[in-house]
Amino acid sequence: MNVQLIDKREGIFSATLTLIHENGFHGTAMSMIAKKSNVSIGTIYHYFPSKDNLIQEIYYHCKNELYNYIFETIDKNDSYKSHFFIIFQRFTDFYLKNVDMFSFMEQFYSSPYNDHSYDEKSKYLCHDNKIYDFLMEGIHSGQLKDKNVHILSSACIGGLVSFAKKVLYGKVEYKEQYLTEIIDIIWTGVKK
Amino acid sequence: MNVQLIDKREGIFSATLTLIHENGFHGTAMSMIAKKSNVSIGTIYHYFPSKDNLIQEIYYHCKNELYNYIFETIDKNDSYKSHFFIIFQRFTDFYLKNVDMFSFMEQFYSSPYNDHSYDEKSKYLCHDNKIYDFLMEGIHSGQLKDKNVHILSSACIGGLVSFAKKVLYGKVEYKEQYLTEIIDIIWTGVKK
DNA sequence: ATCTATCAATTGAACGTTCATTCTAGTAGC
DNA sequence: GCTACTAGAATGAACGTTCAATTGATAGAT
Repeated sequence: MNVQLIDKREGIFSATLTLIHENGFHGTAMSMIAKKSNVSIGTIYHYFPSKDNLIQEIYYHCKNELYNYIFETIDKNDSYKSHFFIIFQRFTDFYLKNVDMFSFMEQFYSSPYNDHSYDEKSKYLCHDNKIYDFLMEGIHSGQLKDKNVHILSSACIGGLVSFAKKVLYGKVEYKEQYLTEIIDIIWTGVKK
Repeated sequence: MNVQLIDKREGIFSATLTLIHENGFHGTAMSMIAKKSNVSIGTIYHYFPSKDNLIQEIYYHCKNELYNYIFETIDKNDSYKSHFFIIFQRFTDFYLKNVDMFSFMEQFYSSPYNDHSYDEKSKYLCHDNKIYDFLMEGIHSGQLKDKNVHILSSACIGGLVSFAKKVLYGKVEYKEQYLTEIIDIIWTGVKK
C-alpha cells in the first residue's frame, strides 16, 4: 500500500466520520462523502466494495486509534493504581478529543451494523481485550475485587462513556477535576 | 382518545420497536411497520405526521414506561441505601425485560434524531430528572459524596447500561448475583 | 532515451431500487 | 349524513451501486 493510497483511505475515513457525526449513518450519502473527501464516487468504490464495508473498516480504524493512544508508553514501574488512572484518563481524553470517532463508535455499537458474531477480526484489535487484560492483571495481583471481569469492565468503561457523552452533549462542562473525580469513584468501587 | 385509538398507537409502537431492534431505524420501512402492526400505511400517517414524529413519540413512550416502572411503590420507610439498590435494580431489570425498548433508546440516544435542544417536553418526562432528584437527595442527606450530580449519575447509570448491553449482546450471561455485585461496586464508589 | 504494454487509479453519468409520503376512495360509528 | 378512521396504489425523490471511458504510473524492450 503506497502513500497515495493510504492518504485517500484516510481522507475518506475522515470525511465520513465528520459527516456521520453530523448526519448519522443514513443521513450520510456516498455522494456526500465523495464531495467532502474530494474524490469521485467511483474512487470510494475502488477502495471499499460497499458502504457497509467502508463503515466496518472505519470501525476497526477507530478501535485501533483508541487502542494505540491508550496503551502507548506506560511506565512499567508505576503502581497498578496509577496505571489505572492513566489508562482511563486517556480513554476519556481520546473520546473527547476525537468527537467524530466517539460519536461514530457509539452509533455503530448500538446499530445493526455491529454484527456481534462478526468479531473474528476485532478479537485481536479490540481495545476491550487489552482493557480486559489490564483488569485481569488487577484481579490476579489482588488490587481489584475478584469479580467477573465484565462486571468490572462495565463499571469502569460504562461510567466513563456516560461521562464523555454528557460533556459532548453539553450537560456538563469539561473539567479535569471532574474526570479525576469520576475515575476516583470508579476506583473506589472496583478496588479490593 | 378512545380505546381503539390507544390500541392502534400501542400496536404501531410495539411493531416499530421490534422492527427497529432487528433492523435499525433505516432498515425499518413504513411499509414493514404497517404489515407488522396489521394496519395500512395510511393509518400510520393518520396517527403520526411522519416517521420522524413516530420515532420521537416512541422515545417519549419508552421513557415514560421506564420511569413508571422504576419509581413505582417505593417504601418511604426503607433506608436510602436500600432505595438505591431497588431503583437501580429495577432500572437494569427494565432494560433486560424490554430489550426492544432498550435497543431503541440506545440507538435513538446516539443518533441525530436526538436533537439535544429539543428537550422541552422531555424535561418533565425524562427519567434522568427523577434519578437526579434521587441522587441529589442522597447528596443532601450526606449518604452520597458531595460531587456534581452528573458525575454520580454517570457512574451509576453508565455502569448499568454497559452491563445491560453486555448481557444483551451475549457477552455475559445474566445472573441476579452479577446485578447485585455491580450495584454494590457502584454504591461503594459513590457513597460517602 | 523512446516507445509500448499493462494495470492501477479515477471519473461521474446512468441505473434500478427503495422508501417516505400523498392522494383518492371507501367504511364504520354516531 | 357527517366525522373519524382505514386502505393501499401511485408518486417522486434519494440513494447505493455499476460501468464504460480516461488518465497516470511503472517496467521492459528497443
